[in-house]
Amino acid sequence: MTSPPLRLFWHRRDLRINDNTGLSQACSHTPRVVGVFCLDPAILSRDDMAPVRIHYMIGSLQELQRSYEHLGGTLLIVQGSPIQLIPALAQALNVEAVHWHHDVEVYAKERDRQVVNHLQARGIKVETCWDQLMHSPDQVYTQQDTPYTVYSPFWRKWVSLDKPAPVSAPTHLLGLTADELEQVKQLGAIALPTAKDLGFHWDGPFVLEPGERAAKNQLDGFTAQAIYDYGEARNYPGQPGTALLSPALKFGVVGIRQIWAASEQAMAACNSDEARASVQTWQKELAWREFYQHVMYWFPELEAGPYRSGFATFPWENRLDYFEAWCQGQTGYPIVDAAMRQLNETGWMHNRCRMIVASFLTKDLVIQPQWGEKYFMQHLIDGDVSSNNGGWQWSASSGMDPKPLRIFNPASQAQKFDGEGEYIRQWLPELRGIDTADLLTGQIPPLDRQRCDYPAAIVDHRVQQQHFKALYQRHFKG
DNA sequence: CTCGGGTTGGG
DNA sequence: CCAACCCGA
Repeated sequence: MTSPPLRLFWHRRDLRINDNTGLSQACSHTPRVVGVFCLDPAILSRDDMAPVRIHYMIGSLQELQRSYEHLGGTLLIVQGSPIQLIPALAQALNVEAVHWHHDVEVYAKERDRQVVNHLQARGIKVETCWDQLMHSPDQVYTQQDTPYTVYSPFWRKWVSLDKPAPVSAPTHLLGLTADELEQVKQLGAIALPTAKDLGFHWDGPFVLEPGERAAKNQLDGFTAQAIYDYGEARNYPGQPGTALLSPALKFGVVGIRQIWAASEQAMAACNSDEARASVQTWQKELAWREFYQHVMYWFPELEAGPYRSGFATFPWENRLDYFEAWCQGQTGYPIVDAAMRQLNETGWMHNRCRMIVASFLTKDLVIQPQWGEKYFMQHLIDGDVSSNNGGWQWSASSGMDPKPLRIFNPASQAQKFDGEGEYIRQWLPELRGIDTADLLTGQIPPLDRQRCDYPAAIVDHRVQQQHFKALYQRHFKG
């Protein structure tokens, strides 16, 4: 009695069964598709890992492993370099092919190139495809066949393309035999460790529970209701107006085609122009994610530093005491500090606030954006290289095309988007008794600051804004 | 080649 | 009403 041929599906940023392009392709060849996830020390030991993100990843893997088991299959966990382990597993199991999805990041592209080489050297077939984007980087070009570097024309092109439908999930799988399981244990297959086992400690809450089921529930809930008010509600950090799907998107716990289909369904159910505009605003956010992944793919130098060459030599002042105050939420600017405390306590920050604190770090504190970018990666549950880098380059005005300097005024931002001080009071409980007007402007009387043990403003926004503009003029024009 | 236009802003 | 210069058609 012989088993059907075996294929490996290597999970990376696609921790799900449903709407999984490569997994479905593998399953079209054989019912014996075995999943594998590799705990790569080169990634886990990076100094920009966030414990909360590892917890989310491990939780999602737990559910994925159970899903494989329910379908009759196997999800293997290995720990070590995938460059050695994936080919070794594939060879030992005598697989017909190894499947995985393309990625846009520098490290992933190089790692994958090496895995391909090792597999091909052993005569093992490699089948890869795109999955984490609606449209891969080679599908969205200008009329001159170049990649876009500006969002708006990108969006117009991107939205005009035919959208792929969700992919159906396997209904049953065949796992490894007892002999094969024994064999892979020799090669280093292990039981899924906890995040704590890996040295990551997180006792805080989850903005989104790990796993495919929670992500699907979140998507269903959002597209049934909040999406219709998204255009307006998304601006207020004190209100639950956003989808909270970023961790799921980071780890591919939900499929992008499924998300798009849900948004289109919501669009079809709209009964007002405002609702339709809201749904489209959310779809534009999905396109921002794709835009940033595309530019990361085509311009990998973005990951290392500013795209605008002049910014590489910008005279950042990089004061460590200012940076520390920013990290700890002790700048004396309530909206900035509230946002940083939200990040530190929950591993998530509202996007409006991400822009406020990024503007404050770069323009008011004159600290290079890379420091903030890294701090975000060290704390964000959804920390994604492309989105995070794109956001920071936008805030620092160092991205693809020159823009007017946008210097956010913390007081007007707070007044516009946290008018009742609700968000500030939630994350700065020591300031709950302060007058709302003072909370928003940040002009808290010195005696009140002392009583609340809240720091005086470390810089003066009006002064720093002038200072930055002068530095900018001198550097780029002078 | 010209020309419209540019995420969410500030004063 | 100033952003401020270049992308993209």
